[in-house]
Amino acid sequence: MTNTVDAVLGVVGVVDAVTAQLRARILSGDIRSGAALTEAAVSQTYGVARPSAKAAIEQLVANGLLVRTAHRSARVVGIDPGTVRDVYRTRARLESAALRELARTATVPAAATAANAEILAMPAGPDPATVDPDLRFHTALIDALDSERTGRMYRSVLDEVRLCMAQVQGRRLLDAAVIAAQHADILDAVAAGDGQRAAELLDAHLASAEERLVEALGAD
Amino acid sequence: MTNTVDAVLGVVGVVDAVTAQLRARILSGDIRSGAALTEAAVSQTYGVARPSAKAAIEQLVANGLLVRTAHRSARVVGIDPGTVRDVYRTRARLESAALRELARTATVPAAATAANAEILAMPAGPDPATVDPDLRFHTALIDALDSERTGRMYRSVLDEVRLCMAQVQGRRLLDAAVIAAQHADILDAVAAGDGQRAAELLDAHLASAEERLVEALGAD
DNA sequence: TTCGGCGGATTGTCAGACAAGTGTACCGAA
DNA sequence: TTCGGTACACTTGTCTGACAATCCGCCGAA
Repeated sequence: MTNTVDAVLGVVGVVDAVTAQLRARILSGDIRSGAALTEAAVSQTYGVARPSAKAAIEQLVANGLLVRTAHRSARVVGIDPGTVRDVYRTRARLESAALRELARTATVPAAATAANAEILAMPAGPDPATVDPDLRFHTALIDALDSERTGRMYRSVLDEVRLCMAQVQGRRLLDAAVIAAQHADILDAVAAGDGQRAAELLDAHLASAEERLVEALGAD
Repeated sequence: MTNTVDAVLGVVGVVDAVTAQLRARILSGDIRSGAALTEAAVSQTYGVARPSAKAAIEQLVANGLLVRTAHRSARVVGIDPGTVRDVYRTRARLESAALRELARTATVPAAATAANAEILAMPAGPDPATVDPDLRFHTALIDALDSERTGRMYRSVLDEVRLCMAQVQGRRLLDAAVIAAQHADILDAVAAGDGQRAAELLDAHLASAEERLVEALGAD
């Protein structure tokens, strides 16, 4: 766990560095789901002592990116349809709650508008590059609440969302134009102060994404 | 991190045992807020090696019960009004989302009804014993969603709620009869399928509790 | 075929050590 | 007296090395 001051200066300990490296490799799909990560292997790969490797692995386990049973190697979590559903329903709960609050004051986060503009500027059709601004759009909704704890929670499920996406390697992505349109509708509802409608649109938006992911997963 | 199988058998490692002990002592108010917890002290108190004590402390830091800056002792988090507000707003988001979902199918969790019956059976007036069934009532709402991730998140904020309550040592508690009545109203709205009303009642319920906590805190 | 035992692999826990950083108390100078 | 700098104690970060406990797969025997 790194504190704010050190984070700003970019100063991190060995374990945090290893954790960040592993996280990036897992989320990018470099380390495939189900692959075993032994403490010894991590220790050797990054040239750190085993206790440090152990600590890094434990952080990722706490983050839900790895699973481990006693005396067994840690493995990258396998994403099954049940997991996808749970992840998406959980994020939907947080995001729709956020929308209702924002609608109460008709507050449209500027960061969300900006992120959606990026999506809209892309060529129509499925494109892996839409993933990043898409996630930024949704994150902006949560960040607008300015709640440390809600933000922490959301980010933890978002890691799993990224993992889901790495799992299906960008196949069957949604059309950029469709995504942008749905986002715009949501923001319109917020601007109109209609929290109920915004929440419903969001639920539909996420439900369709969830469905695509589940069906892409079933194709394996 | 203990797996399910071991948890059922009550088999836990040293670090988990220490973590549980410390957590209990912190949440019960035995270790006052702001108190320093050095690795050496924990190690000596429970007769474990320093790495084990370190791991236990790190788990509690990840849980948000302790805070630590590099090369400084870990300390029990100080609860200020801002923290209370953030904790209560975060739990309100999760719980109201749960109520809307339950109302959609007019599902009233049996565990919630049971917990509220316990509160109702107590003598009227403030009573520290109401805290436990009260928390069980709210937890029952989340558990009814049957979502692993949402449950995990909720439990993590609930730990902080307990910490808040330990901080004010049960002063200025709400009247048991009032609490039970508000809970009953919420469940009625759910049974009627009126998610909007249930969410509003819950928000008011939690907002008043939050207010009491903040004002009790300010009295120090 | 099924059961029990054996060995390799991996983690859990410990002891001990050194480096590095933080806060504080002390002391000298203005 | 007050301010500034320095030395020290305390604590954490990390490493090395080690042993016990446990789990897995494999093999042989009934």
